[in-house]
Amino acid sequence: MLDLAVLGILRRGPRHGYDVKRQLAELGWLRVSFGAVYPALRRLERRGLIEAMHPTSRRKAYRLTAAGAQTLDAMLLDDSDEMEEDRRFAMRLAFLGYVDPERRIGILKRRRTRLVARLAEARLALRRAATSGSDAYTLALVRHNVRTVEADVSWLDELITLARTEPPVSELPLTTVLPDQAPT
Amino acid sequence: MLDLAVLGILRRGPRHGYDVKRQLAELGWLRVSFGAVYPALRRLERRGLIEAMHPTSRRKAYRLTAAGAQTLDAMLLDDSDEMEEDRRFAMRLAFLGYVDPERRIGILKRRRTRLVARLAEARLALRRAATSGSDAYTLALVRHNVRTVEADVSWLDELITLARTEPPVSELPLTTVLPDQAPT
DNA sequence: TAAAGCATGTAAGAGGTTACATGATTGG
DNA sequence: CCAATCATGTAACCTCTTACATGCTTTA
Repeated sequence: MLDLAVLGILRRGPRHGYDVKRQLAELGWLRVSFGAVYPALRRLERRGLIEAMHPTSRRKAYRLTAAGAQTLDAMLLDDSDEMEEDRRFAMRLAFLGYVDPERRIGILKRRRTRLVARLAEARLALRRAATSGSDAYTLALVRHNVRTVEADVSWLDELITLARTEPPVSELPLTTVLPDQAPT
Repeated sequence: MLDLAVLGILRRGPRHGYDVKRQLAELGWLRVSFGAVYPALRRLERRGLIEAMHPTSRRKAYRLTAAGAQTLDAMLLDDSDEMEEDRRFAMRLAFLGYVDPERRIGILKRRRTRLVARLAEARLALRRAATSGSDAYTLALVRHNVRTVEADVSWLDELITLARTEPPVSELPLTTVLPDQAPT
């Protein structure tokens, strides 16, 4: 998941590690520690998905390679999440602008299907908790769970109609000119 | 977090590992694998927080010890979550009925304070995203984040008024008779 | 009597955190 | 010039997953 996040951030332009972590935190997507960020950058570099640029000052900026951009595309299309479903989807949504416009609705719809399934589970859990005489707090928790998933589904419906009407977001050029200097 | 969940489930009565995992999943609290559950049980047993009962058939049921009940109490009162805040709070809320009624409101209020702080962060992130011209999907994500936290805060307010009015939930006897047989 | 589900367990590894070490740069 | 912040990195550890091994019990 960190890998996806890093590739997504670097898709917008070169960044150094400290900056990647900060941007992730500022947008409230992922609060990772440096002990995760720096190893991730080295890992991605070894796999050839990103490359280090001539260090300006002491900062070591990385930029996405062509292979990295391809891998990012594949990651954005890959729905087969089981673990951390919600956070992973949030990640993918944040970078959905980089996905081929034709495929965006498909991603959103598959997410909707999964949420609807979870809604059924949550409602089942609610019925079970209600009949088996759970205490007020357990009940409140399960009920809130149902409401949250319901809200998520209708939000997704908004997103789907938005994806249908909205013209594709203008994309940054990737293979053309990327500044060799990291932005301050 | 698994430890808290296991102790909380066992607080209701003896269970064997397979059953603990199932109950956690049925309530939609925590989807852990057996590879986590069984080691957790052995760990808790070594620490003297739970004890194995004479195995009925092939099932190895565990029951909470007095030390375990004490530790559970301490865990329920411990607010100092940094990691996995939401899931941990959901856990604590599910077992809030086992907490001294006087202290329940305190727990809920501290949670509220934290949520309000997060709401401020989320709104800041939204302003940043709106002014810096992020694409529609990033914006939708951040906006949804704000709405979700808002909904959580008002839900907490409901819970707080509920905790004020509600008479304390009847608690299961712990130190008295616990059946030596695990329920089927 | 075979398949499906129940039940317990282990080993390897993924993917993080915390704590630590180190040092440059900037602002008051 | 001192503190705060910027910046990179490593090592030990934690918690959980996946994959595997093993065998009992119920049901069609």
